[in-house]
Parts: sequence; structure tokens; C-alpha cells
Amino acid sequence: MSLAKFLDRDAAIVAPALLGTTLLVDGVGGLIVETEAYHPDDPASHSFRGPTPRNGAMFAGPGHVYVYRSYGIHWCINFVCRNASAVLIRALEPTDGIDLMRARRGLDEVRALCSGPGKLCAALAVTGEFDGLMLEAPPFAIALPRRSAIAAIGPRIGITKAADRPWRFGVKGSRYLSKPFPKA
DNA sequence: GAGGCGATTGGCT
DNA sequence: GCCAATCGCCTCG
Repeated sequence: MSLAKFLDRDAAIVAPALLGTTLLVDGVGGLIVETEAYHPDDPASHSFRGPTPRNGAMFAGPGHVYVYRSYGIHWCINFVCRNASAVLIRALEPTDGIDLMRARRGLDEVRALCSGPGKLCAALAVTGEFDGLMLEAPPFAIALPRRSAIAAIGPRIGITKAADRPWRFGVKGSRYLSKPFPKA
């Protein structure tokens, strides 16, 4: 399946299917092991209240990248899906450019390099300048998995609205998650 | 126009 | 476990 077609579905479908995908930015990155889905009718979503200058990329159509600043300090990256839904990339298992990521993060421990949405953006040098770019073109490189990894499912993290929706997905047993999943 | 808060992280208690 | 850092958007007046 082409990347464009893959992303032109609801975020709740795309988010678990993305597990095991390779994400590289300028050749640096790893395997996606944790994601979350956000919907326009979801009070926790940035697209819930319609377009603003900040969230415009979420309304630009499937295949775009939405990068926003979190708590005024960190950057977080989303893949835009159908109908202003989006998938937040929460954690990677580092595979490529590990020494560069170590230098950017000022940290040796591979396990913690990309174990959180703000961390992985720092490790991959993703900033607001990437907001609105197409995922299909450089500096991005995406390799979809042959088969999606087995997903653990749980409530999303760090939000106060609609916190009960089970739209967080992770690779079962991965040591690179931002937080463990509640035991099923 | 002012005040509050968030899809977070790292450091200190 | 708690708390500060720091910026854009929302809400209210």
C-alpha cells in the first residue's frame, strides 16, 4: 500500500498500523513503537476547535506533518490522517544515527533517547520548521512494516479531556516506550 | 488586554 | 513525587 493511501484513513486505524514503521529524518531515527490517535470531534485534539495558525497543518490533508510546540518548550510530531485526524508519534526504538541522537540529547542511554514525544523530536532535530511538510518527501524517509507489530492498547497520556478513550498504542513488550502500558 | 492552561521533560526532594 | 520552564491559544471582561 502506498503511503498516501495508508494515511488516508481514520487516525484510530492508522495509529496501531504504524507500529513497526521506520521513521528517519535526514537518515536519523528508528522504529515507531508508540502512537496515539486524535480526532476533530475529540476535546483533547488540537483540531477540535477548528483551524488556527498553529494547527493549520492538521487541516492540510492526509500525508502532511503537523509539528507543534508543547508547554512552550518541546516539539511534538504528528502524521495527519483523513478528515483532520492525526497520529502523535510518542516513542521510537533508535536504529539509525544513534551517536548523533546521543549528542543532540546529551545522553548516552539508548533506551531513553526517543522514549517520549518531545524526546524523539529533539533526537531527530524536528522543529516547527517541519510543520506542514509532506511526509513522503525528504528529509523524511518512511518504511511501512510488512505486518504491523502486536499492539498493546491503553488510555492516552498526559491529557485531561476525554482521557478514557483507549487510543494509545504500543509495541507489546518494547523496552523503548515512554511509559509502561497498564496490564491487560 | 490580561490571566490561565496544556498531547512534556528533567532535576530536585 | 513535585515543580519550574516558556509560548500560543482560549476565555472572559
